Amino acid sequence: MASIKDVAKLAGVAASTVSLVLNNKGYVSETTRQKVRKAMDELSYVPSDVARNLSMNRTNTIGVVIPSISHPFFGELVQALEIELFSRNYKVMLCTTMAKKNAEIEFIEMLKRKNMDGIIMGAHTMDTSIYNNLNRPVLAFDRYIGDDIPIVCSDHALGGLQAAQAMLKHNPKHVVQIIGAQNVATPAQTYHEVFQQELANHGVKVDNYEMEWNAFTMKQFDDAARHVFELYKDIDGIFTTDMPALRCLGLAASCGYSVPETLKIVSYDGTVVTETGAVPITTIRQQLDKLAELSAEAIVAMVNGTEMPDLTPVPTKLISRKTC
Amino acid sequence: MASIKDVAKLAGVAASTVSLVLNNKGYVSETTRQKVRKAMDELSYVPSDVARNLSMNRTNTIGVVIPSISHPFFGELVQALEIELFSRNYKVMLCTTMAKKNAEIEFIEMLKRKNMDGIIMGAHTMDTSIYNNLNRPVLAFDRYIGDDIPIVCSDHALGGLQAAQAMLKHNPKHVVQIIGAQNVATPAQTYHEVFQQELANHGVKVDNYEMEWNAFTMKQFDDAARHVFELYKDIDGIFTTDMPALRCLGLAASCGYSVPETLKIVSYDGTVVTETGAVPITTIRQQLDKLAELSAEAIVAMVNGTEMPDLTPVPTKLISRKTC
DNA sequence: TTGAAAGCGCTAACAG
DNA sequence: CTGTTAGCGCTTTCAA
Repeated sequence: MASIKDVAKLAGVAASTVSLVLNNKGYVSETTRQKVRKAMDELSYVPSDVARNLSMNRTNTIGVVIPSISHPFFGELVQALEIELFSRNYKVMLCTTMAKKNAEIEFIEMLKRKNMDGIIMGAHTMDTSIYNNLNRPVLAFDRYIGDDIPIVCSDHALGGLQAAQAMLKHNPKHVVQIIGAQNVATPAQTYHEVFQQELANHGVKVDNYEMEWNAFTMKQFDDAARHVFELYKDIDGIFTTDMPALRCLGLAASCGYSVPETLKIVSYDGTVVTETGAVPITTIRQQLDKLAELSAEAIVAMVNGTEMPDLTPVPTKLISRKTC
Repeated sequence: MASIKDVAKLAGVAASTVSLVLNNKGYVSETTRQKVRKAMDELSYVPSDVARNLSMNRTNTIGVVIPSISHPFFGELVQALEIELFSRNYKVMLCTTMAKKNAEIEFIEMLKRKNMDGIIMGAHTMDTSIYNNLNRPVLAFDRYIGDDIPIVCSDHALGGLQAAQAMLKHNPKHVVQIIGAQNVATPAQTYHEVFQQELANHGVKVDNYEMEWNAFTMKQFDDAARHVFELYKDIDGIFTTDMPALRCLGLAASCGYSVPETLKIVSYDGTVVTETGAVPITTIRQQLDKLAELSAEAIVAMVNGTEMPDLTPVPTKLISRKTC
């Protein structure tokens, strides 16, 4: 691996000059520029980012913290984020917290060790205090982490309303929401609150079934769906996120329901799994592409100290399909 | 951010000594060790990996190249890989190639710039020559990249056979396979070949429908499914990967088929999307956890020059569900 | 058992 | 316009 010195020597100039042409900085005469370029070619020189990072105290790397990348929602999110950040000249370093103990704390340390420029925090967090004396920009993705930590999220109030309206069209009597653990503070709770309120306003009975914390496995979704069907015999509507919705749909027939005739299902998130499958699901879609773009813009602005984009919640969209 | 010098100064020792206790190397008296530890605590010192990397010419980072992280197969793969590598003290740097032009070449350069220790290549590759004079260990995930590049993959011959046997139980007359573009060399082609051969041996007519290169979007799966139903009116069986299988299932009813009565579907891969949904799909499951573990072991061995694990293809598993 | 010093490959003043 | 010099924070001989 040729270094900048090798290039300098071959071109007959100083290393600093090579650095200048490398970064298109300062004034370099066309002739030396040519010489340097040629030397680079001949040595097939590739500059070392790690040396550069050390010297500049900057890595152009953003840590992205999520519970699990195999969950469709986060898969689609990270896919979009990676593209948005890549186009802004940032790399993402993934950190998956679900299957690790102390993942949060370990990751905070890693953030410092690796000298990442910033972090996008999309994992469930119980103890948010660790983010306070962290010396780097933190962007919260759909979480409340601290008072002065900016948040990117969907307009969940709208989402809840859209779901309620879709449901109300069919005059349900008793609907249940399968919701995440209530001890983690996330803007996403809003949609369930709004949904419940709106249905209550129309005299519809609503029950909430609470899943455990960090529920992201098939088994957990499956259990939730089964319990709901056991607990509430007379329901005619279910509102929950994509994966448990899918399980409810799968189990409905064997539990004596037919969708959408006697049971309406609307899901929240609208990932790709809702549109594949035998029965496509009516869903409230979060615009992950927009959310990702906004997140990328925001974190880059925070890193560079430039002006922040408008962080108004991104509208959700009702997508009517076969289940409601 | 306190540096090693700060710690050294506070502890009243030399930086090199701090380095020794940091890495549990050499002989350091218990008393100085204590002093150093204390100083670290007081300064809440976090060592810089980038300095360390520069000095050691090693980053403990593996590049993972895949077409798209939002595709369930790769989502599950990367999830498992990240965990396996993390437990071996490696970080993964994701590179998603599908939505970028020249992604492969750019990534190779990045690999060098970032000085990654090795790469796991799971993306479709047309030009494999770029990997030849790459000075770092490369592990191919389910691809043929070069003669001397080790491959981790499933036992696709077994997979094809299992699929064929599942299908043959129902005495099909005419089945179609939806397959990937044939101009990329992957071990995965084997299962379609074996499947076809096995069915042919039993006098079953098999047609192949070829998707375009790098087909990973819903629209592409949808198109494929529609075309198949248009092109072949008399089919009673479909064999393809999870996502197109899901689309076929979704479209079947409106095309006059009922699954599994008049149309059998078996999918390949067995990602989570096959078990969610209204009708769970009979599938040939690739054991992604084993594949990931093997990959992690192998790439780490390559990086360290230690003995390679046995790279025998990993058995697939037939999972019988509702579609065949 | 510890410290001094050189070096990893780059950037950033600053002087000429 | 270009070269010299001094770091960035760590590891690693080599002496002492």
